[in-house]
Amino acid sequence: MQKLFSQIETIHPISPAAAKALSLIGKEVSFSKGRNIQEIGHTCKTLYFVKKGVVRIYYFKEAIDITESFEFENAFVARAESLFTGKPSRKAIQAIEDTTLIAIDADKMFGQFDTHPDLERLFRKIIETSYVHTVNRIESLQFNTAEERYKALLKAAPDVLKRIPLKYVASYLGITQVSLSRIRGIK
Amino acid sequence: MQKLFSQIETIHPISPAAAKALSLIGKEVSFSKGRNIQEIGHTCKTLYFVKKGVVRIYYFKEAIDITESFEFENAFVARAESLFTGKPSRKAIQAIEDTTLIAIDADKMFGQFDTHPDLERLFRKIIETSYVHTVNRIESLQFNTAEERYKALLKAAPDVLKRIPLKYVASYLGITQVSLSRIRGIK
DNA sequence: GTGATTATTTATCATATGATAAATCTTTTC
DNA sequence: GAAAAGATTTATCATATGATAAATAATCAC
Repeated sequence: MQKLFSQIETIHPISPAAAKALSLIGKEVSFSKGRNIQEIGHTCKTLYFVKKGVVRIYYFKEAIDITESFEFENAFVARAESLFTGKPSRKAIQAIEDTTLIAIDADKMFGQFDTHPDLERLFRKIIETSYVHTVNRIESLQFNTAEERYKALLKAAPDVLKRIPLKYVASYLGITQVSLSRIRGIK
Repeated sequence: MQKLFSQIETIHPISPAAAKALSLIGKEVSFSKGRNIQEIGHTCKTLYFVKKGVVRIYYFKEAIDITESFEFENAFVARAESLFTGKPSRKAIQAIEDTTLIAIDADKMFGQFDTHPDLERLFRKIIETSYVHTVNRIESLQFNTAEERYKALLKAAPDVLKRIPLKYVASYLGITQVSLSRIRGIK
């Protein structure tokens, strides 16, 4: 879990006691490429940290597979709309490469917040960062053309285009795979 | 500030001491219709609570006015991408009706978190709720047609269409005003 | 209340993206 | 390493939405 704690250090350093408590909650889990880490219909009770690999959150809209987001090494992943509401999620989390994560039981972690306020603060900062990302993403989807979104992604996260199949990138950008291919063709 | 504390009660009740601390930080402010509450280029250091009225967050993309979001009575408003990063915001907050808000100085409030962890928890829950909204909004923008988005808004928040000029609603939905008018025309 | 301003709708034409199908190219499996 | 499965590209046609302009309707200011 060294990698998790190094990452935490960059977000909000926590006391040794809080780190100890967290380390007792986190469990390392691995999933091979293509496997679902959490299934559709399951209520999200876990915060994941990506140690190695890449995952995506996806769902189906009228039988069409839509990728909501990708997360790479050192990122945290959860289906917020389920974790924070207690409702079953219509979304799944899937390993895009062979992936190793630290699974943190959310209820157990929340249970430590009274004892370790620094853990709560860390968690808050993680959520704040995710929130800022979604706000920026809305801006991109709201009024940029598909081509602008593709180029912005290419610039902001070239890794996505190297490690993620284009069919997943397309729906992430809010377009069909054929459109993405066409956009890429224009040089 | 009664209204603020009633709303807090529904999110996460706080101790009288925390409420007292918060009440010393909050200041009631009013803006007449059309006035900017915070300007573009300003770094957001304030969390607002809407006591009466409606506000929107907006920005310009190539001289076109784009509404990012609306907030009505009992909602909290802040420009997250600025408040949580410390960078100047490209967005403004504007009163759409004559509006009264409670302005909460963010740094002062953050400064109370060590003393009042319940205040931090309340704030975290506010952010979590906002985050869930943005995640759902992304889903809507990512693959729903303009017509689907309009109908969903009509169903989820009919108030928006009653109280907000359509030109603002259009950009909020990610379409032009002319398109929105066309969609509304189809019955 | 009247004129001026602003918001909304309607019309026409242009274009980006979708849908479908088929042709390549790549990866997986045995 | 050959066959099968899956991913990507290319092509064609259809359509939703954009851009622009002009007509109407609503609101505001005095």
